Amino acid sequence: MLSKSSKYAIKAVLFLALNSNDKKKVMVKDISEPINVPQAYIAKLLQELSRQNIISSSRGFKGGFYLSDNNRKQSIMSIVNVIDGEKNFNSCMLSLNECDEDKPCPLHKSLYPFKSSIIRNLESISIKDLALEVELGNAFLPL
Amino acid sequence: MLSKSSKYAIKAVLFLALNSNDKKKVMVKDISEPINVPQAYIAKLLQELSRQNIISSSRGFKGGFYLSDNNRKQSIMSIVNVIDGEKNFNSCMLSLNECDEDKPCPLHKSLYPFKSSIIRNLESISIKDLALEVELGNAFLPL
DNA sequence: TCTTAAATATGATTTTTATCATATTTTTGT
DNA sequence: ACAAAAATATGATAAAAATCATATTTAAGA
Repeated sequence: MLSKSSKYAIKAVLFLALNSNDKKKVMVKDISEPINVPQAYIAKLLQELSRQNIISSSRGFKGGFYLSDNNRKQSIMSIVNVIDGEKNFNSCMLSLNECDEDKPCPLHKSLYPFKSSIIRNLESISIKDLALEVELGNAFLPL
Repeated sequence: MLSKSSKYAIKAVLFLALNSNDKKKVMVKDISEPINVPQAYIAKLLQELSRQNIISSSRGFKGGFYLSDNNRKQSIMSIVNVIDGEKNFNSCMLSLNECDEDKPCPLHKSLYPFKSSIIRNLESISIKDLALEVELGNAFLPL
């Protein structure tokens, strides 16, 4: 479904949504620990997210990662797309290269509607939305 | 979602459902080609499925793999469980070790219902059901 | 009973994913 | 300018998943 890397990335971005802004930057070692992901590993993911403008960063003394208001508008799916690549999700449940409504694979009819809903959800939920859920205490981001 | 191995396995079992029975066994090389999976690889998967009694086999001359009537009653999920292990699916979307209705991860509320439906579907659809769909021309199993 | 054709067991190799390590560049404060 | 502290770039290593290779066991037919 989601790769480990994508999950790590989502957790990190969510952490930044909750703990950073233009004026308050957070450095990798202060992200990796609370979300429980190896520092060097999350560093690489954050660098990639930053290069793709999903998150923001500044180097040097007093530098770190943070989310701008624009960053927060991005969807969760955009994180997944950067880390796992675009069409990891859309592919057929049985990996047939031809699978659509016209010529569906055996699992298509029963499973595609649900998978499709998951995709649309990930596309429609913004980083800000998700952070809000945590702030309201409706969801949790532990360990 | 499903590993490549699980997808291969489902395709192979479905092929057996459509092309074998107690009296008509099929050997690996005649399975691997039509489903387009490397022979040595699918052989290993079929052996595991056979050991776990998801499919049937007999060795030696005139031997091969086939599905008994009982085999056909098994669910698609049982194939996945044998190949990918039991709790690959049930795990949290963000891999938090605590994630349930009481203390849901940020993605739980919006995604779990759909994921749950997929699981229940895979559990309720039998091999026989799925093969029937292909026989009726409602679904396709190409390449 | 012997030969042949099949699955089975076992393990080696390759590829992908995850993880670790480090030298370089950039920014800020002195 | 300089020193320190941060991200960045790059690549090495480790672990897991996928793929390949082969010797062994089993069953059928002559």
